Amino acid sequence: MEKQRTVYAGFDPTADSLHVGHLMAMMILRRFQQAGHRPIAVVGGATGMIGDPSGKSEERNLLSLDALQANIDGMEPQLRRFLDFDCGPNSAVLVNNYEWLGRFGYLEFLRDIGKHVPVNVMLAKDSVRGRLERDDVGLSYTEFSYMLMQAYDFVHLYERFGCELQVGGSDQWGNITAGIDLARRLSGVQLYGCTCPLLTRSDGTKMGKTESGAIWLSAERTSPYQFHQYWINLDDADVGRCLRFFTDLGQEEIDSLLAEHQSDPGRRAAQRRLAVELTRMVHGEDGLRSAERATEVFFGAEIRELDDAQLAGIFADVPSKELPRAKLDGGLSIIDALVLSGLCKNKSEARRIITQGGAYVNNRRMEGIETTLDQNHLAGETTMILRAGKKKYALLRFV
RNA sequence: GGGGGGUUUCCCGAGCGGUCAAAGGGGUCAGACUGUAAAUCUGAUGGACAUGUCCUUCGAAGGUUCGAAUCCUUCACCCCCCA
Repeated sequence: MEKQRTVYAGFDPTADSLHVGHLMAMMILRRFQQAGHRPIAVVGGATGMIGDPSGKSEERNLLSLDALQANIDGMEPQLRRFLDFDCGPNSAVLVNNYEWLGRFGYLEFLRDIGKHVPVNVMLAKDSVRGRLERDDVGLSYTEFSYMLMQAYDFVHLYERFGCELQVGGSDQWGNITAGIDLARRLSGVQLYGCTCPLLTRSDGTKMGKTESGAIWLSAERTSPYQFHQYWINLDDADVGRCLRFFTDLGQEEIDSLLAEHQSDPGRRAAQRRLAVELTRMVHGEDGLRSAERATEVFFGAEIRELDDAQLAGIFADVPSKELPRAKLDGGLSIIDALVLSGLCKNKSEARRIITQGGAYVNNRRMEGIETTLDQNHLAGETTMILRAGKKKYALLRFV
């Protein structure tokens, strides 16, 4: 593409933060921008009110206008980290489709848009067929109409910005082609679509999903440390693809990283670099630093010589419990400490953990269920760091 | 309407009067080995105090018995077959 083009991707505001599943679309827009083209990020203030049935097995709950706006407000700064909104002619553009869809009257929409879309085409879309074939869930007229709105978005963006290309995950194929068809019927122009496969991990699970939920881009939902850890722990088989898709590193650099990883997998140079690049991109230098500092402590030796303030920063994610200082005076049994901290749900479990060698105070293994804790076990002025197993931490603060 | 089968600890699933807190598998948790991985191996897996006892648990409620997850009665739910 020698001349500057305009390309768009849509983001539905279903939550107040984007997550790892949105990285692909954002990176594609970013690449286009780096190549001199103009990206448009559309947040679906209107479509989000309806709910996209694509890839969804069940009818969605409707969100209130206020909730949608709050979600959009949360997503916007995240998009800004990936796209440059102030760089001259190819500055990124952020628009909300409520601007144009919200104004439509029902009759007007039916006459101007609906008239040009054959129902048999709509029915043939995978997103619709999949839902109709199931007999345990239905598909409301509302969700059925979703694709018309997204189709019109494309037409609108073409008219207003000259946008000719829409990108998205492969689940968006039906919606994108609906837009292309609509543009052709309405004004005879040829628009284009491009989808990328939904990234799955080698174990078949969706990228960015863990047992405990999605990996979010907002620090409130997923701390920089947890975000960083997600990439550190990524399977070897997935790390190459992620480096290519999600970082700005060049092909040569990625190849050499992978070669390095190949020759010494134990160092996980590739995962570490991926974690660094992505954490910096999403959380900035400060976020990256705090994640790395926490990593050092979490996977380091015995914790000592740190003050409460440092500990509070490093263990920001870790649940903590305040206890009266007096508890320590007579000595606090390690069993009680584990239960009080919430690491163990009862004393039997605490005994088990200790007996099996999984109980740590300040990263130092505690042997024997008779152990009692006192002032000497504090890591800071008032803080004691308990750990059950490899990675499960809790703080006790004696005030 | 008639007949039969089922409901067990997080899940699946054995147990069919005492030796049952209940086999086995899965999951989960811990440990070892590792690369904060995978695979593998070991151990743990109702609770309370304590290393042995007590308390709660086998759909629900009653009953028989020295003693029941196991037998009987009623109820609830599920499945199958014949009408």
